[in-house]
Amino acid sequence: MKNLTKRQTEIFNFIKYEIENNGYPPTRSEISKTFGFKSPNAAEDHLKALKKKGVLNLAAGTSRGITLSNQSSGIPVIGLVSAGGPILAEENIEKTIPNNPEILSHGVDFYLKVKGDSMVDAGIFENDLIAINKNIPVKTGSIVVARINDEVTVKTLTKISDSKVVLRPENSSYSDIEVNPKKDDLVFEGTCVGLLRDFS
Amino acid sequence: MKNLTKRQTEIFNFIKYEIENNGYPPTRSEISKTFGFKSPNAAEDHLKALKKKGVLNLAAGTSRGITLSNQSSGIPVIGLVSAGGPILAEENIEKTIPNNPEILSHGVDFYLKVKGDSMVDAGIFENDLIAINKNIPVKTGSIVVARINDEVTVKTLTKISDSKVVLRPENSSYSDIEVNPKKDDLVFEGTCVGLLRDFS
DNA sequence: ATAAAAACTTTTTTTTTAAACACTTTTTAA
DNA sequence: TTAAAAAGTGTTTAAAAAAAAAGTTTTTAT
Repeated sequence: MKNLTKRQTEIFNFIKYEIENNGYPPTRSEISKTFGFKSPNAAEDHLKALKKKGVLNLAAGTSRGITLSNQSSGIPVIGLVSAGGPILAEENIEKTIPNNPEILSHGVDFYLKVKGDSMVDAGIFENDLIAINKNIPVKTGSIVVARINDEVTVKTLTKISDSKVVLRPENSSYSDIEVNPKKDDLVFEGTCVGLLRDFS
Repeated sequence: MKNLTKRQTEIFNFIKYEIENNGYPPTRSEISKTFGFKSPNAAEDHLKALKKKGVLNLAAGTSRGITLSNQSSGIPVIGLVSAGGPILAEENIEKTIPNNPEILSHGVDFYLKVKGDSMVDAGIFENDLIAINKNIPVKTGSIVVARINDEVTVKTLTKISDSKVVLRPENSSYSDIEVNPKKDDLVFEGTCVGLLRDFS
């Protein structure tokens, strides 16, 4: 997905919003009306630009024939996280799955595919997808996604202070992880707000 | 939701399919074309009937302005199952959640809200929603929803024969349930194909 | 037995919508 | 610096789509 301009992002988000809330995409004039364009051709041009950038498709000769491309319409699923860059970097995205606002009570920024068995006592198994919200402030008792010296891990946060952070695996075979944020590089990537499992 | 006729159900399912697959609802002529109607007014009449029965809404003067009503667009979530009638009876439906074809690899007919802790070792906790497919033939090793003498239970099926069915709780505190299908009333309501958990 | 509902056909009209052409101004990148 | 991209205005046209009016035939309930 190429970079959208600020205006293009606004228009794209409006289209997405309309599809999710109305159940069908807007017309050129509805877009124009919303953004105050005096001509529906402004919307037409934007749609062409958005199509060119690959974030949506236009069905020719079809009213409201706007469809969001896969990459755009869903929530990314993160598999293995490569060292270095941000967790949501393109190369970490395994696939995307459709946005489903009503399943979970909190917003979901991404799904993380669980590796290992360190959280089985919390009912989180290998290959489960855990739904992560990036913006909820982490707090003790929450299951969080943390990155310690560039390694991503899912644990229960049991203590947090300036000099000491304790992350607890929910599996008696493992011990607590103690981190000193002053010495180690600790980043909280988000809070776990849900879980999806596919019995395939 | 009033009862739809056979034809109305066909039309309704087509509309639902189109929305899920195209991203926007069909027009009157697209419906007519699909069903071989020689006139778009046949579709118009059907839409009016479906609206009257409350399964969809029509935005006046709006192309493709068909929206499915809440009850119709989602997958039912079953809470407590009242004795007697079928599991999908109206009174058992707690709410509906949007259909999300890509999350789970198998089709989902309904979600069942889990009661109790008999399946914790399989990572199925109280209040989890398990996704059930009614049509997959039950087989040993699968987690199934069974109804024994009108009581609904979720267990792993470990043995199945004409005279003996064994259902195993995934929790060492519980013992296997042995049922003789010739003596007891045993119905398999479906196979568990997925799980949703909301950390709220 | 009979009225209402269901399931269409045929036709017409108006409105909505996509989409093209011609043009201006401002940003952005090479 | 200069060409392309971005972000519009303004106008037109053809096609797509909603929606009504008027009718036929077959089911389905009462």
